[in-house]
Amino acid sequence: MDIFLKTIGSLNDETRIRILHFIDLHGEVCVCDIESSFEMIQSRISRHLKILKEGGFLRVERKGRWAFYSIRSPLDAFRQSILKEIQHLQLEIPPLNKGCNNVTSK
Amino acid sequence: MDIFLKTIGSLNDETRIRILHFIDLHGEVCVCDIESSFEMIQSRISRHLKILKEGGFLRVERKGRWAFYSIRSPLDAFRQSILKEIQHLQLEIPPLNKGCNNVTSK
DNA sequence: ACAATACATCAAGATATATTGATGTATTGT
DNA sequence: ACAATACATCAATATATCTTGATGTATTGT
Repeated sequence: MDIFLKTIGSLNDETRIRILHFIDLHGEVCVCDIESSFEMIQSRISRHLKILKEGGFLRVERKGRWAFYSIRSPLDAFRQSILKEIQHLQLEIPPLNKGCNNVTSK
Repeated sequence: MDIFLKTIGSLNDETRIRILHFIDLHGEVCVCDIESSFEMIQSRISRHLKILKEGGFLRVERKGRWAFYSIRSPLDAFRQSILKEIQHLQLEIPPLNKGCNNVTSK
């Protein structure tokens, strides 16, 4: 029950839905890219990413000073069905706006 | 997005998950049966039922002075997958404790 | 008509969550 | 070593949600 509620709770915020969908669309992104793409302050993004991670949707990989977030893989069927549902919402997602000095595509 | 968030928000509460599962298991039940089965005051049950209804999970049918709640049918695939996930949680659900004078099985 | 029943809704207080600005930590470039 | 960058976390405030008790409405039995 606790895990289920944490999963649901992680989705109970419009900003998180948009961030989750953004990552779902763009693949692996770092915090500052999300920050500049959404034009939100870093602490806000960071907090939402943590909640989405604890909800079982995201994984993080630290590379130097960057933290790259991506959809957790493999993803169970339930969370997959949620991502699919979010895809169907046809949300307007900002384009990837690189906000830091990393070179994602080496 | 609003409908999605309302659906998610309706699940973001342990009491509602248990009520939803209770109805999923027992079929059509009236408010006072839920009230006495869960040993919660009526206004609390009533409020949660309203939220689950607005979340798209329940339908109500009034019969005389009773309001019978049941899983909305047909239920879309997304909400079905949520119900299935809740079934897998193996929650302990109270037995149906009839708390009013209706005769559900006529 | 009156009382009882079943349910919905409101107002108030308690609790939880979101946002912001400030601060802390680790890493990198010079 | 120092400054800058990227990110996480904390404290304070604002906002939303849950619970309770009181009240309102509709229906039924007498």
